[in-house]
Amino acid sequence: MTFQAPKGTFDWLPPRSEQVLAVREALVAPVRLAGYGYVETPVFEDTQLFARGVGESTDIVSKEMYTFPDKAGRSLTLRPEGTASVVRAVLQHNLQAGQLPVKLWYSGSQFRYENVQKGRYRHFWQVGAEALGTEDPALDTELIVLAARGFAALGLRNVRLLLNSLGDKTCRPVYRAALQDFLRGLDLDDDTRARIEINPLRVLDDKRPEVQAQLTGAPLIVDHLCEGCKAYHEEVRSLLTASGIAFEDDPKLVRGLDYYTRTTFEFVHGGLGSQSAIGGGGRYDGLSEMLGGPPLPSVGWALGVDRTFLAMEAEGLLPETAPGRVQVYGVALGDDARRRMFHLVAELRGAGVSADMAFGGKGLKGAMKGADRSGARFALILGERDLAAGAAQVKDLTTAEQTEVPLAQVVDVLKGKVQ
RNA sequence: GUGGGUGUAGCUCAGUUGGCAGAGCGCCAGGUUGUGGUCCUGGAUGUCGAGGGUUCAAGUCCCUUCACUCACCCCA
Repeated sequence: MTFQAPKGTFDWLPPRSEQVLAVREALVAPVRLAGYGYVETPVFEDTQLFARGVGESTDIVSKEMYTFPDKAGRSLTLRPEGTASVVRAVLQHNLQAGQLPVKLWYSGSQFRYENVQKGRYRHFWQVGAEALGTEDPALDTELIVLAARGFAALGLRNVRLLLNSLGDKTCRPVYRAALQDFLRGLDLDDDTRARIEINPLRVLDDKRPEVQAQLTGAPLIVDHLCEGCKAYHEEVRSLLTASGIAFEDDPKLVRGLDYYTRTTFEFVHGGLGSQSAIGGGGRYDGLSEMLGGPPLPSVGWALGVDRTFLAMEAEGLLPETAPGRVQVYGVALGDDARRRMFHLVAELRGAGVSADMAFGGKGLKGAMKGADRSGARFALILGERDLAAGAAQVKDLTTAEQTEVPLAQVVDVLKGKVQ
């Protein structure tokens, strides 16, 4: 072994790779049903997009970005999240000039230079959905319902939904000041004291018991919401309830990105080691302006594909046995038969029947082993004797029953059998 | 950045007070010169993570180092 995947990255191999593909598709399906359109943005962007969009004070920007200069000296960064890119694309192409909201979904790799542990890798995958340009609690709720539907479709039962409101530009600063006053009076380490000045809400998220113990009397945002935010939040809550989506109010739910306002939520699961979130999102009414655009109140989420996969593994939802790779497997004996088989297999594929064959000049026994391991229901056997007779043997590998079929009918017969 | 754990066959792992490098699964071949999955027989696969030291002798003891992994911090 001379090379291995870089630290914090890993390969998806069959059959898990097929399963994770299915996970991704299941998470995305509800969004597509709701009229969200697919957007694909570059894997790297101008570093400043993330610095301004995600926020200079966040850990993501201050120490977790994969930043590099290109040959012309531009500073580029591998995307650490998807929302900033989507907003950039919307603004660049003036999509907000059309009908609102602009509904988009995406799926792809994200990168953060973090210390590695279970459920946290330097290369990870998210699917995301964003609804831009409209302020409507029904839109926040729609997105939450769609995410919940995706998790439910995968069979996940132990997903919890945490919900909070972070207020807006009217009430958030007032609360922030009140919280800072409270936190400054606590006995905290230097790093945490520094965080009070930069991003005080994050302190609420501290997991250490000695910190949490001191936070019991902390002022909570729910008690400081302005009338507008309070009404908005209540509407989201009642729509969620009416939709039959269970959630827990979590007044200390804060997320790692600066741009969130009002509705914030997180889907958590216990099967990820010390990580917990399998998805999350919220409203980001000020992000467009932070990026130099017009006011564009928006809401969105991102769901962790690899984390969802871990959650499914923890719940025992991944099948033990791999599904068959193909339906028919060709076994040929002799050079002439091999050439004929090569074309028969191509014809089968052309007819919509998945097919593979033994390559590499294996003997009959080895080729039949290949047929067995492929998971194929039928082996298509062609030897010199069969070729001379203008026929092939079709063997049902589940019953060992074998019948002779004229070569001209092989494709039709197999097509009929696999349906 | 900090701490714990683990590195032996493709995979999962044994390996005793230092004394011939092992098992199961997988892989290959044969039993069956045209038939898989079960069964039987045989076979191949190793820088014991790397480097150094102690010793007649090191997978085993000592030092250094690297990787992986889990956790802290932090985060989806």
